[in-house]
Amino acid sequence: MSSEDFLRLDLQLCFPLYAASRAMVQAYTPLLSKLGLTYPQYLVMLVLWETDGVSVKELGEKLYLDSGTLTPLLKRLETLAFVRRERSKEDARSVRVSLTPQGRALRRKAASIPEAIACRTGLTMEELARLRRDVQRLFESVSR
Amino acid sequence: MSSEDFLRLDLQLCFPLYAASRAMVQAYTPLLSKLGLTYPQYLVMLVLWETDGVSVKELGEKLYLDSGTLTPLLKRLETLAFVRRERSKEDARSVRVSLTPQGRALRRKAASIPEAIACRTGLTMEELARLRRDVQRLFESVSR
DNA sequence: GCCAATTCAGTTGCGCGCAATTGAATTGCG
DNA sequence: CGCAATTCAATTGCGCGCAACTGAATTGGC
Repeated sequence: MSSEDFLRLDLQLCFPLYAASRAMVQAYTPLLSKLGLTYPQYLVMLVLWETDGVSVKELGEKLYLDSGTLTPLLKRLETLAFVRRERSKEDARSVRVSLTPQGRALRRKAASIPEAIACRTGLTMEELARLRRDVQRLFESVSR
Repeated sequence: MSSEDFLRLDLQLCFPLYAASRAMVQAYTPLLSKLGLTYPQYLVMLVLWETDGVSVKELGEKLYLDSGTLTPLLKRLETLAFVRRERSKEDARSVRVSLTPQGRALRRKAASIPEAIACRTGLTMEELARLRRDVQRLFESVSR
């Protein structure tokens, strides 16, 4: 097997990962569109539901996204009235993002989504947990 | 554990998948930029290196991408002189994509990439193969 | 206290992805 | 044959991702 054989599409890891990631996002899409959210917007809401009032920097660290992605996304969430954005009093470079009452209320509507998605995977909770752990390890290896 | 607990970011499968997919593409990026390619363009080249002269439809079936993504991408590959696009004689609705000599020559320059990426994952060949299979199965479950 | 270095969010530009639509070509049914 | 339904690629519009850069605010060394 020569080094060029490794160029075969069916032998690559990245391509299935890329295809699976997009397919999972597509599975979320009809559920999220009922809430008026895209998948990346949903990720931001997940963070805020856990920890309200984070800075753009902290959001970026949790989601591995930069301000070039987050700033316009957060502006859209603000237009939707799910979040507020305000310059920090202590450090005027920083912007704090916090939930509006509507943003907080959205959490209950989103509560059924994770289980619906888990079903779509056809995996048991144990298989899901193992795959998540393996993919997380891969991420950690690759992202440095 | 209530249904809202499943909204925790660290319990989701999709988010690690999404992060890992992007991190892997980022690992490819410096290697591919030497060839003048983006990752999706590289995927198209992988298909053409295996099967030259496929239609846009066939490319889409192999890569799970539609004409809205492929048409402009292929135009860019054409501008780079790696592929040619021409209406099929037999069926004028279809467009056949084929490699130019430069496109074919690029394969040798790309030959070292898969191994370099495999190293970055920190996984053995067996672990890589197993993860690829698991992710592929996930994709098949979710994408219907 | 000063000022260079750093840290923030924001902006610009570009290439995807993808839904929705268009228009041309082909197919298939009566 | 005739024409409606289908199949193609292309287009439009929008929301990411991300590299590169900007400008304002803060920090740290002296």
